[in-house]
Amino acid sequence: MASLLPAFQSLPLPIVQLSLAAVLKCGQSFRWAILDVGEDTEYRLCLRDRVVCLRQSPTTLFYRALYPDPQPTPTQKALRDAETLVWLNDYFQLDVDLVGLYNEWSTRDPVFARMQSRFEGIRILRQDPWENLISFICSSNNNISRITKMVQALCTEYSPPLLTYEGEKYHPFPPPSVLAQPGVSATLRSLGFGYRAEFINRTAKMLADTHGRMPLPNDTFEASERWLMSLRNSRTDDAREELLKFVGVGRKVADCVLLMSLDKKEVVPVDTHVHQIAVKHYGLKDASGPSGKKATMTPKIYGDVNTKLFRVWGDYAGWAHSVLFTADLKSFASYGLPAPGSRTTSPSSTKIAPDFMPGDILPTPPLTPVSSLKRSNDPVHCSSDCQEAATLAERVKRRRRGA
DNA sequence: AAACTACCGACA
DNA sequence: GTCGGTAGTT
Repeated sequence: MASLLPAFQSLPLPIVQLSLAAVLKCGQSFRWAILDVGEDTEYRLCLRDRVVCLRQSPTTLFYRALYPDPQPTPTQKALRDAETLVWLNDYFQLDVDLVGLYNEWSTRDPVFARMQSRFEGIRILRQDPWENLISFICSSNNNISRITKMVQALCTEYSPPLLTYEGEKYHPFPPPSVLAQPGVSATLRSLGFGYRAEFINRTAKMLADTHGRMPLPNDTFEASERWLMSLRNSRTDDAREELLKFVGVGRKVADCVLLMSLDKKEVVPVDTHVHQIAVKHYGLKDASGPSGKKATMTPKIYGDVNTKLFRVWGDYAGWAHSVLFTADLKSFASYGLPAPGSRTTSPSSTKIAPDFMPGDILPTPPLTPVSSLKRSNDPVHCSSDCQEAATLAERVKRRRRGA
């Protein structure tokens, strides 16, 4: 790496605060290119105006940006490199002390305490809401491997390459106005999107029609994208209600967007997999029938799981959930069982023997007061509303049908 | 309100 | 047949 060092800037950052290997392929973002570079791995993400490149050592994050022609002058480059650093801090939410959170969760939760050391550096990304929304509309009934291919295909089809580097073209994520065009759903279907093609086209059109499809002056984002970002300042329930208006967005997808791009750190998205974790490790009642059939996810079950995990982990429950979720993916992989949602080709997935076995049931720890953490002035999440929030999804959808 | 079905494609 | 959901219907 030493020979490449001049091209990279370095940022001191212990791996316990951020593990790129874990975070960038655990199903949060589906757009990072992962390259093997000798002994090392490089991660690249194409933004609207630059490609961000990352590498990591145990103590340091190395970063640089590629720019489209014309290449910036040395002065301009210095300025833009500074912007990249600002972006990194924002995207990885580096002002949030992950080690402090791990300690907090360990105090509250014996299950977490027993496995935390094996899964360090797993944090929630602060993603672009528009990209996040479309990506997770793709995620229904789907796995990480295929979602990644679909998102890649969508970018290649609908946005021109920003630049070419080492023979590889880098496409940004297309804006809403582009995906709102007629005919997009047919094209996406031909690209293998299935029934999600219509969801994406209709959601893009609805968003652009309702909140503006013009590019904002002096801005790389369109008006509707800025509107989505403004939901970061809304209360969780209000933001969720807005998201549920879109086609192809149910409770789970909405919660993923709330957690991963709208700053709603307490939100725990519940799928069948998370449900299983809650049953196996947190003593949630197993609603699956005596026939052993898998229980379908109902609003009630969703709310029960949500409430339980919020009580266990507290204000950053959504963040804790991602650690357990990622850990469980790897646990399954180590058993040689199909890892739910894992890439079919994951050469770098380390075989890790979990020190807890599926089936362990631990008592729920007593509810301890939430210690004051950073960003405590955010809109407050009302934990008692978890159950009601579960049925809210139904209400919103019903209202749309009736109207 | 809860339960059922269809949907696209990959996988066992 | 299963599955990292959602929409539409009863």
